[in-house]
Amino acid sequence: MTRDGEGGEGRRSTLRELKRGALELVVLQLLAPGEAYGYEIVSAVTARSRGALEITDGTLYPLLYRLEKAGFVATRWETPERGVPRKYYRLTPAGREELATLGREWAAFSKAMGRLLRDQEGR
Amino acid sequence: MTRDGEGGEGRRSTLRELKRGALELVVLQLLAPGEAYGYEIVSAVTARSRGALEITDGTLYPLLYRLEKAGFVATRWETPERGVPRKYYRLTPAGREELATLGREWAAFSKAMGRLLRDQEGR
DNA sequence: GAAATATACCTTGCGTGACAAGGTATCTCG
DNA sequence: CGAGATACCTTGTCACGCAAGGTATATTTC
Repeated sequence: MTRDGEGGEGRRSTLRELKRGALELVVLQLLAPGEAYGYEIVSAVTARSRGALEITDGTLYPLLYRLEKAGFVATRWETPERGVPRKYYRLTPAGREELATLGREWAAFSKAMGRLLRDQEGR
Repeated sequence: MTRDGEGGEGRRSTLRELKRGALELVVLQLLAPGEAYGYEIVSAVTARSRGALEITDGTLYPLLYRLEKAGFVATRWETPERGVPRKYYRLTPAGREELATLGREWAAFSKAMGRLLRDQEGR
């Protein structure tokens, strides 16, 4: 069994659902500096979010496929002389636009949430 | 047709998915000052989030039902002498705890996202 | 050189939840 | 009474994260 070996029954965070929408933005951001391959992205998501976001490859690959179909990322196979073939993903120009848009949307949303949570009294 | 009358085909925000997980937190927060009834909450969500979060009653009622089943809110029917009967929702002690927990989780998550988006280079 | 392990990609099935769209009941107004 | 507003509720559909499986290649171990 080459899988994680999580062991526990998986205490699901209550904000699990929230993280759905953030994932696309995070992946695009991770690809901003340059290309990366699937497994690399999986571990980068956990590392760069400092554990706030944890995914498996079963989550990532369908997402990458959607991003590719939407024209936000392009792919390239690399078969090195040593090692397993890897599929590298990189942002397209449309992908950079999407990243910028999502970044703005995230900023607005997070600001609105912060304000709402800070206010003591309603209306 | 007493419904919104949205008209357009509904330009769905790309962060639509993200808002899922936030909704429970928002509703609990809206109930913090005191009780409110369904339709009131629907419009309060849009107003208090300044449009960042928009829901319909078809979204809210199932959520309220889940919150009630989880023991986070309690309900009370009020049939006024004038007007349509309303079902009022209020936080239970467990609901207040949940609100505090979700608030902390949101803060951590939003902080992690901000940091990730701010960083220029990855690894 | 076979077996075991690691790396890497991909697919299927399930459960959850937002949303549109429909429905019901009550009240007000002309 | 008919029209519209208010308010609650339910059903069906779709998207998506995730667990759990699978495949293929490369490396290590005996």
